[in-house]
Amino acid sequence: MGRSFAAGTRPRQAVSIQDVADRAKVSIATVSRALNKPHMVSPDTGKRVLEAVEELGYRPNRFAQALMTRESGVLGIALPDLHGEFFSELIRGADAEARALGYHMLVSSIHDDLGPKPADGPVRVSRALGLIDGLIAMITEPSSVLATQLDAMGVPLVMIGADDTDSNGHDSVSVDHADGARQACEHLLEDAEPGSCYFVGGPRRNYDTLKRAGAFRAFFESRGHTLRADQVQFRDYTIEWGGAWAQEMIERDALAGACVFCANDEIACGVLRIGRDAGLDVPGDLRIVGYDGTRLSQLVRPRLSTVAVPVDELGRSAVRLLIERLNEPDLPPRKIVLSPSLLVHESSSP
Amino acid sequence: MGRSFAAGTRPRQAVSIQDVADRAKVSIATVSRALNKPHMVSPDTGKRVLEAVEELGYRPNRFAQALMTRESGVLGIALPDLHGEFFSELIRGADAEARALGYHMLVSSIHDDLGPKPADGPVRVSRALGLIDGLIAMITEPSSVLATQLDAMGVPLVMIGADDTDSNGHDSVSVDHADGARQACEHLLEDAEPGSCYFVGGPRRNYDTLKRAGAFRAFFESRGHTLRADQVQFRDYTIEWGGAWAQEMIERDALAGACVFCANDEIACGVLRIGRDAGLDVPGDLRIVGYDGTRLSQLVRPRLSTVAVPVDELGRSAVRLLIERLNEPDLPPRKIVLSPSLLVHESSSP
DNA sequence: CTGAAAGCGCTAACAT
DNA sequence: ATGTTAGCGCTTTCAG
Repeated sequence: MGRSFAAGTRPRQAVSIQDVADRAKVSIATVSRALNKPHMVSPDTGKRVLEAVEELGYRPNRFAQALMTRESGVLGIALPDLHGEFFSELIRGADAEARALGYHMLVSSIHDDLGPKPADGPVRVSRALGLIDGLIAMITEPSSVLATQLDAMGVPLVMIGADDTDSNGHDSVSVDHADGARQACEHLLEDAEPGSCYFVGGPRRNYDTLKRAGAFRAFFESRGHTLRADQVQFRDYTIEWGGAWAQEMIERDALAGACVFCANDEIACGVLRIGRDAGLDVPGDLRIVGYDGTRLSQLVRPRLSTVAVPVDELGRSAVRLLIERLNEPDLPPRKIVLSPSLLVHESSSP
Repeated sequence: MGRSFAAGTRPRQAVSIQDVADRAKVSIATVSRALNKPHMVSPDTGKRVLEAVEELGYRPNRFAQALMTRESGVLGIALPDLHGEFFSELIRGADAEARALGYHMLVSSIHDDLGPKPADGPVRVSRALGLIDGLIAMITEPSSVLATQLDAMGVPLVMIGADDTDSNGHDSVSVDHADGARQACEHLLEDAEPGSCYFVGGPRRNYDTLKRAGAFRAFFESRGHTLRADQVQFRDYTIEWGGAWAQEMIERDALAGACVFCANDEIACGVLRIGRDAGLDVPGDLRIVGYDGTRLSQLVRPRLSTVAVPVDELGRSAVRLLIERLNEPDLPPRKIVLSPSLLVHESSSP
């Protein structure tokens, strides 16, 4: 409307701040103020501007805004290839919190295929890096490469599940798996011999499995029991592994009477199934505790006792921490540790 | 480096295009070209510029770029509150495809709590609207409100799972549930009386359930069998509903000998459990087919026959469609229909 | 093939 | 309280 353009330059946006200014008979600065700092304009002009905005259907150009303010209102979240439910709960929690605080989540998966240049390494937020105000990254195993890369990205960073070493200097959120494991052990030992207790772990390098295994060992050792090598085993987070483990126990004639603490619910389901197939009564002949508190644990019968992890709260806390950091860049690094809680169901009742 | 600034104006970015230009002894225009249209600069200048970029660690400011080019490389995806696995697979597929094509995904959930103004309605991408190049939205039930709102947002839009009415004028991706249901019916009828076949549905307004129920009806009616009212029922997508349904069938003494097609795997698990608890042999006395092909279907015993839905491909296709649309705005609206496929396992073998 | 210059639409001093 | 103005960092004509 009445604006003129250099040759070849056309207006790209339907309605800009200038149009609003014209219509409200004020300067663009006033429009900006009316929208962003309403207390700085007179009630009357404020109203006129808002009306013009409404009538014209004006939407500020976010890029232009961001170019000035250096913030986009978008938070990145980089996750490894997670189990379905864990993934969705985490995102859901993060998204809910972000939305409530006026932010949006940009998701990105962390792949192992880190390219030659660190620039496009495991964390492929690279191209989006300039678009996000901060990043949440989940770490599942010790990996200096990854931690270093994240470090070097130059965005405010919150780590999920990272070790103290890796999260060094950054805010972090994690779950007290040592405590979760302890709860499970205490529960199992209410009615068992230390010698008949087992830990069936996931991947050997996985932080979570490591912590749970460590706590399992510590628990029994602190009670004066020396664990045999066969009492703590690792493989992966699958139902197959649980089944295979149970099968081998059966062949050694050791499954009956065992108390099994599994590193996740899937493994536990595997153990449960093979145990029952072998004619064992659960929990009569075989007691099982899983980990994570997934829906799966409540779908099987008998229902699985499990250590429930507040996954969505993990996402929420990370977002909260990150936003607080954005508002207060000089805060000392903080660390939130969430507590898991043992849910006792039929699979382990003494 | 040598730049001067108006009072109170400081450089906000570590290194800008001007710095690179200075270092490479060219103009900023040339730097821009060297980076975005390498074929337009001489090999020699190109190299000099790239070196300068490298040495200075220059990263173009994405906001400034976007302000000019009007594209951010970010695609929005708005999803309703989905079942964990569905959600994660969809996002994973979308993210993988987006990444491969140089884009990023911004997720946002669709809530029912649509506010007074359409601006912040169910699809809360509002604040991000200006940041995304296009939007993928999943529709699970007829809702003119939502469809209209999406329409009005003025971004390229691809719908997932929408009815033809709702997706009117937009690109869309969906799954041929009618065909999936048909496959299941054909399989069940291989060894059954039409009168002993049942459909146990999810929410009555849910698109997917509606289509599956419709195909179930059509299948039997086209074979001259008139369905009784009790052969098609609706409730929700839970294991409890499956259990309740089976329980009632038992009380009517009708579960033995039944062939049951469930609208999803969870319902099927419910039916399976109650059936087995009642001492029925599956598939001997009771045949069951689920839907979705979730991991859950393979975790139970006997394993569930199920109609597998290519969920990640749903995400991938949507992204592909959207990006093609961005590149070719005038393409006529396109519709991709993916085919589900029946997976026969123990729960239904004749 | 390269440079100068004109903005993209907005915010934030600085004046008034 | 409001307007003027100077950019934010980049892409893209338009002239060489």
